[in-house]
Amino acid sequence: MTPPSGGRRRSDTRHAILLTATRLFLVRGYHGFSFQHLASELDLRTAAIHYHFRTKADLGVTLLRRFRDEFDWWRASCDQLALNGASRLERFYALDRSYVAEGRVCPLSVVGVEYAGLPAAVRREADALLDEVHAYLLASVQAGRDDGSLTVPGDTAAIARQILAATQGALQLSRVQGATSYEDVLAGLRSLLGVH
Amino acid sequence: MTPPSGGRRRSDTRHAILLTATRLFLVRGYHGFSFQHLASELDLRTAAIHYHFRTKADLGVTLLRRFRDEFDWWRASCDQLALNGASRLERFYALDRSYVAEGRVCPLSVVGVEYAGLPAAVRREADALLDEVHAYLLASVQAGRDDGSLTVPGDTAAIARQILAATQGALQLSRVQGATSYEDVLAGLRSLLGVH
DNA sequence: GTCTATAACGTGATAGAC
DNA sequence: GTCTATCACGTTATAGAC
Repeated sequence: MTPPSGGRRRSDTRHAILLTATRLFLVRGYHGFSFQHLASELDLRTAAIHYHFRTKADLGVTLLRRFRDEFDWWRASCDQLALNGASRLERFYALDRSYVAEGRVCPLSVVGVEYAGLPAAVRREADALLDEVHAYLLASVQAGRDDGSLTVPGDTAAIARQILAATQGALQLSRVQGATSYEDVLAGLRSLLGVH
Repeated sequence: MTPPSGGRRRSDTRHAILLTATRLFLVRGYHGFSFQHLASELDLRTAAIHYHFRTKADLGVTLLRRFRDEFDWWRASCDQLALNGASRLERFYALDRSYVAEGRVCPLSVVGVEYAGLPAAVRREADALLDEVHAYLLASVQAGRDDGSLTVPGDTAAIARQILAATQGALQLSRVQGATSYEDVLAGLRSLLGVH
């Protein structure tokens, strides 16, 4: 689930900051956590964090870039399996579901809500992540049609958006309503896609 | 679209604060706006806002209660029309779509993302709003089955959640990807529901 | 290279003037 | 009843010690 941390990491403190920041970002949003929250959890001074990340926007950019790297790694390992379209989607749901289990929302949800208030650099990273996820779904729908595992009519890009919207919305709901609501949404989605 | 403001309003300033706060809340999230943002937009001192709303949490509660009142009013006026189930859903989409047009997300989305970081009183209001919206959708799906305007199998509550998840996710996406993505999602939803 | 002390600023809140 | 002056604190950021 987590990508290999390519060789020795830059710094343990930096890594610890990123781990905690990731969690707080997904649970409380970008504006919902501060350097002070990080510092107190990690038993550091806030200024120590500024050494590793010049500004909070820098930290935000790094967080999103990591999500993107993780997704790239996940997608690559997924491509190697040579799955059919429907299975590719199921793997995506499983990835999403891992957020549910931890009471988080997916980074794209956070960004979707806070978008207008985010630093421009953070927004740009978010856009890039969204593009990548969309591309994965698009390729999966296309593949599913070609290999016959999906029998849904209509524009491929539109269908990819439907999948993304449904899973994003489901993640949000599940946070307030509990994990079963996520599965309910998936059931509807599978039916829509004509999964065999 | 906006409910009648039942008689003379308490105070113009108070009303102006609520209008601006509503917009900022929907565009930037609860933690994404401050009394200072409000004050500078309205040419007030921040303390003036504290007169009308004792704390920020109070303001948040009032905001959500107003969303709920608005929704109640909307639902009542909707009930009077004696629409069939499918039309009731279409009206709901139209309500949602009005958010898209203004680059907002629905209050439920905001809450979904920031949930853990919100003051408890605000969370309670959010839960109540979610319950009401869910109840409306549930009744609509039930009605649609009875009157034959919807032909979707499965548990009614699960279907209501699917609708909510899809529309919530669509709102979010549309903010980053543009308004057409919202319509794409609706198309899929109608197909899933077997709208006649 | 890493972190501490400290500053500068933004934020929510109070007391009191009008 | 309404708002201004001011406060205490939290938040981000800098300069400099080790």
